[in-house]
Amino acid sequence: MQNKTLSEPRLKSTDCGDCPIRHRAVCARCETDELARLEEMKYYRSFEAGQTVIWSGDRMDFVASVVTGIATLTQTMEDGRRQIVGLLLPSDFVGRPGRECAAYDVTATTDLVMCCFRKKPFEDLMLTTPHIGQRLLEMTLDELDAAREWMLLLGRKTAREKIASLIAIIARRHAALAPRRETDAVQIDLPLTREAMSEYLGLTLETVSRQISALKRDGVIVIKGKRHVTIPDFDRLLEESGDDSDGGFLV
Amino acid sequence: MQNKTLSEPRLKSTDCGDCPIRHRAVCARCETDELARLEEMKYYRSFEAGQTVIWSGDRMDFVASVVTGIATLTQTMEDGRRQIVGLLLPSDFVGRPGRECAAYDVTATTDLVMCCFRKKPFEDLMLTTPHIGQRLLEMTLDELDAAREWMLLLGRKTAREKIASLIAIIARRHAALAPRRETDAVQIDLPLTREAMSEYLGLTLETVSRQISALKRDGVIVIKGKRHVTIPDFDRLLEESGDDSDGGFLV
DNA sequence: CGCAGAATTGATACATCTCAAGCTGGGTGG
DNA sequence: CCACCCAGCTTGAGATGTATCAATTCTGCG
Repeated sequence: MQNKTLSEPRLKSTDCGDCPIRHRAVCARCETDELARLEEMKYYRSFEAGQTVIWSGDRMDFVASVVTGIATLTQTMEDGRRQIVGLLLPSDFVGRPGRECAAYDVTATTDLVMCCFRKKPFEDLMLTTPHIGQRLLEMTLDELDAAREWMLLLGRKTAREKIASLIAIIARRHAALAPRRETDAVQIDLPLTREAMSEYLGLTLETVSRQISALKRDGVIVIKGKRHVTIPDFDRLLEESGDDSDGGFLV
Repeated sequence: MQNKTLSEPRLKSTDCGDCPIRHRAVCARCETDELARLEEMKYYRSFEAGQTVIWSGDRMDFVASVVTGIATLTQTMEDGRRQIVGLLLPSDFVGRPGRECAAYDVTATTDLVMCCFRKKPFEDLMLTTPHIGQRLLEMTLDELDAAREWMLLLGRKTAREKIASLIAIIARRHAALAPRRETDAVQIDLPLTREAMSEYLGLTLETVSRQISALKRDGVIVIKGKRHVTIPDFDRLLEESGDDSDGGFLV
């Protein structure tokens, strides 16, 4: 579990120069003067694990970047069926310039810090400087690719393949942030409950639980506690996921 | 394969001023001078229904807009399972600036005309003029919303709801292009075979066929021939689709 | 220590898939 | 002009994967 030790603002500094996502977020390409203008319109907000950040339909007067922690985008049907349509990791962007209201529920699944920009000034800045729009386009295209990969998972993969794919994706993203020696077994903490996993994968939580047990029984993964997963053989996991074995990214 | 490109395009004119998608495509915001530069780098290609436009992994030396006709984006697993991850209608954009190779198969499902731009000049133009990038961002955000709506469909809807949703979406898009009197029953021609529908909806073609028959039996739709669909009561169809009944777009 | 939320496990139901057979309508050649 | 053909589609019967309903069993925490 992500510990909720800190009740104060969880950042050492609010200076963009010290920001952990400075080089990956929507501001990645900004020059010093652009950064200064962003700095004027920004403010931080913190949320505890489980809190709702935004309700679908809410009026949005800001857009934001995830600084630390993890959040989900969820869509809900009238009868309560829910589907997670996006996982927001540090540096991911929330909100849509030009849109009045939120289209999805945003929920913190771990403690979360967001860097928010007042919407109107942000939109104005986008008009006068190209770097933000360029970076946002790039990030949106990446998200679109991720969404399409998820469509393949939801439409065509078996429950077992879905679980293996989710673990592989979390492990890969984890590795991208904290690179490890090639030889070690990969270890991760699942940032989602079984229920959240089921909402992401289009399954029930019972099926998620059963398939995790099955992968464990078959030696594909090793579980310690509820959330800690060791992957002794990453290629084996990829085979189980149904994806191309050569872990190549999209070309 | 793509060598079968038809020699003569089926357009009356190759002048951007006469273009049917001039106001909706990636060039929508361009000024006359920008349009002139685009005109220099553009060329048309035509495809027959069923032809593959692009193979996943192909080197891409162009990006393009669909001018007339319909195409699909498809992702394929090693064992042959297929998922359509996008439907390309007139004005939709194909290709990703900055990317070398195609990520998906693109297939013409009807006769198709595309307006292609040589990639390098297009990328250069994007750097020097903001209007193309702005419009592309807007279009990409719309596609991302559509992809997320589809994730809900794939993950949570029943086969019957999936079919109803697909018909509703095609009808809505059709209505957007050719507005009709409110009182008339909506009529459309399905631009997809049963197999393509199954690949879009994450079903088998037999299930698609059975559910279409069921909706017909229940009077939700009226079928004439294989492709022609009449919708006597659009609200009824929306109920069956599981979506919010007030056909409101995303807010 | 004991409680509550989270997770596991079991038994059964059911939606969709799979395999198989037959239909339909538009095009073609005799 | 008709008979035939064949891709696309429909329908049927049975198999199967996942959902549903219902207990338990963990695990972390006050």
